[in-house]
Amino acid sequence: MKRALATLFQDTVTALVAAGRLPPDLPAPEIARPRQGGHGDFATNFALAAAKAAGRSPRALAEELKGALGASPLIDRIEIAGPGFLNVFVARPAFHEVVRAILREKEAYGRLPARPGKTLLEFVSANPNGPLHVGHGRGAAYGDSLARLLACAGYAVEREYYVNDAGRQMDILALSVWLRYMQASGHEVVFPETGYRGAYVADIAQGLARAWGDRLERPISDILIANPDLDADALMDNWIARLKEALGRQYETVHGFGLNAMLADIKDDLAAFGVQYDRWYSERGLVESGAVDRALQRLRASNDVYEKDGALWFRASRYGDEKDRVVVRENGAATYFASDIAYHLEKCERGYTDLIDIWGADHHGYVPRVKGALAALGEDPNRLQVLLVQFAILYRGGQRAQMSTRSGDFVTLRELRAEVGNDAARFFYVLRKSEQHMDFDLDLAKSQSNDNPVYYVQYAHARVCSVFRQLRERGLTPPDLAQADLGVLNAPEEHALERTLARYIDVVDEAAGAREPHQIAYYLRELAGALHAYYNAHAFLGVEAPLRDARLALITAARVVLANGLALLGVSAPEAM
RNA sequence: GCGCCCGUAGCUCAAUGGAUAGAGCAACGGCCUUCUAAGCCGUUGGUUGCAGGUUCGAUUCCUGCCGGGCGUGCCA
Repeated sequence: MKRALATLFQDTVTALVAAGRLPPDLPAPEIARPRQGGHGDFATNFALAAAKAAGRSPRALAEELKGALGASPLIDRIEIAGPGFLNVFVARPAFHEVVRAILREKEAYGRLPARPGKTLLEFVSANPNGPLHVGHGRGAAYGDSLARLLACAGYAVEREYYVNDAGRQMDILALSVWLRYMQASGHEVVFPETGYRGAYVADIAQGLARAWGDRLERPISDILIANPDLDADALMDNWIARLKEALGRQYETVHGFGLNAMLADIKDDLAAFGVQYDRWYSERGLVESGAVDRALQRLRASNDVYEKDGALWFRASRYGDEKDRVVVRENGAATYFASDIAYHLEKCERGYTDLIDIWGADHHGYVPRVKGALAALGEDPNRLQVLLVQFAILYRGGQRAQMSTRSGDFVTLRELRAEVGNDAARFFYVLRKSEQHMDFDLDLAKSQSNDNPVYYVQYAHARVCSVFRQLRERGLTPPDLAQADLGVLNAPEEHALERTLARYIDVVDEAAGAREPHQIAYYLRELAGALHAYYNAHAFLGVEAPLRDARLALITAARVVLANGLALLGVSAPEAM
């Protein structure tokens, strides 16, 4: 509808230019939805925007444009208002056609034509060193909804989780698991402050003990050796090295046990949350395939790295970053950044034209160096779009809750799902736009989950289903909705509902383009509101057949769009509540 | 210090540079013998942090302050 109007206006302007009645190089007419009800269904500010270039007053320009517009079945009338807005009132039959299209296309309604290119969406990618917490939940809900939204809007999109299974954090997990394993078999252990202290570590350790008995035991005194010359991090590295030496090949057993346990937990958690991935991409696999070495080799060849202080540095400052960044440490180990360079290069080589990464906002300083690396490797850094998700600040009992994986003091996503349910959790998360700081009141979310707006939307869907149940209970045959004469719909609530339904396509388009699934959530609340208002104002079943059938057709269209929109958010559309 | 994000009703949040800045919750008043009251209708509530600038028009863009968050590792 919006697109058709934009085309109509553009053609008219082009014709006026060709006729010499308007100068060339005018801005394209933009079609907007007025906020105010009296301002029509659509409006354009073209006359205001083009007045200066045309050397005419906005009102005169508006008159000219209005006069030049040919007849269109879409338009009932056009008014010129305010400083020179053209307000378009859409003809009712055009709205009825939208309702018929929804009834025809059902769950496919809202899908936009395929677009060129291939998009890779990477999200969550939390280190498998602990369960997902409510912060990850926000990235999961946002990323999954965005993927569904992009797919609906015609983008070819794949979802990927980057598994950081190669780094130091995983070694710390391995050490932590081993220490809990030793404790479980009765050894005295002073558990280090810098280890992972969460209860889940002990659970993994018990599994390890069941599988391996006492075969992984080594003297604690060989591992946890105090050294006042080393700081906490260095001491941890030292203990990890001692554990690797003491366990030999068995170290991989401990490491792998922790990794697999956590990864299985994360996969299970996300799947239960309705979040699906096309691929779990292993950092270790990347390293072992030589991709990291190849990427570094290319950077060497292009003179984008240099050695200093025994380390290898990427010249990030050449590409807009604040300073150069280490890719290979003094001790010979590649940094996380080095893997990430290789990973993003691989993404390009795998043929994706658009890369979207969803990161926690605490990684924002990381964006320039990754884009810089892509530029250094000859790729267009603009192919990569990094979307930052701000922290969800947790409040519990009016107090800010600490969120630390290491201390184990955090609320897990699994706990949240159990308390408030998947639907409420997903809707709540996606109701805030991602870059907005978010206050997550756990007590409110848990104890008063009925206040969650998701039920408002779901209830609208269930109410329509209920009407049809009632229809059958009264022994009436469901009519052929496609045959209903929608021309009998005259109530203001009916027009309001039709108008809202007609917006859905544009909302999908805009939300996808802006990467903002929250627009879908807000739209659904509006649509539910229009349905509820209609429901309260009119009876659907106790009226004469032609009007009844038209009303049933309209509310069925609303139900379909509610269901389709909820599906984009990964939220269920219940038939009864 | 520097960089990024944010600041809108009592609270949580919306608003492609557009016309009278909107919802939900909270507060107050109405609506169930009739399709689910997890609903509807109405009222109250604002110097869009502050000060400038850009233009026909600024919550939106620019500059400077103020306040909050995050970052500023040879951690990830």
